[in-house]
Amino acid sequence: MKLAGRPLPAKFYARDTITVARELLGTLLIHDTPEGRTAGRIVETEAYLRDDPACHAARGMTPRNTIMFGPSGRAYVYLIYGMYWCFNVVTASKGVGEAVLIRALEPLEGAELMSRRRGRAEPKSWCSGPGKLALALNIGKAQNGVSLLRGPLRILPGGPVPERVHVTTRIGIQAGAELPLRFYLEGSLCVSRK
DNA sequence: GGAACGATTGAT
DNA sequence: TCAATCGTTCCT
Repeated sequence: MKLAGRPLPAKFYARDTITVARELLGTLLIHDTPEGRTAGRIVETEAYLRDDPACHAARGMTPRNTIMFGPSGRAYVYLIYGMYWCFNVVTASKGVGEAVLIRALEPLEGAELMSRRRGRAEPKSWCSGPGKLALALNIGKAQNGVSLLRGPLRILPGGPVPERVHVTTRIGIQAGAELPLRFYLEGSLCVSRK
């Protein structure tokens, strides 16, 4: 897998959030840090929409969710349960508070780093959940608001996507639980739940 | 100022 | 099934 080339352009993100969530499947998430490079193929996403009660932005702008209302193509990173970071991609037009949660990756590069950061866990579980992949790629508070169009944290186009896309309800939410807004590559061993 | 809660995870 | 753990949000 070649991890070079141009990141996905701004136009990719400035679209309907459900479309972006689907089309992010198969793309490549890369994080270069002083420790080295870690990268993986996105295999699971969830869409969060402005009129969706589970979306942080559904009840208007707050200090935490301000990034979601800004330009698309940036990272929205927040702390959940006081312990884990969740990495999202901001989508749609400026002023529209929507994003895609990246829920799972298939590890592609940086096995040694991921192994060290994830402790005792098998490779297919390094990035099989939002909190896990944030740990494996060392994504946290410092990445909130950064551009994904250039810089150390970026997303490159993937190859063709042969797998079927599976659509289900989202994981771990109460309100809006019935909405079919979770997408994953059927057959992937690295999704958070099948 | 205080309290309830959460887009999770790993151990029991 | 359950605890860990703390920033955010909302209420007083």
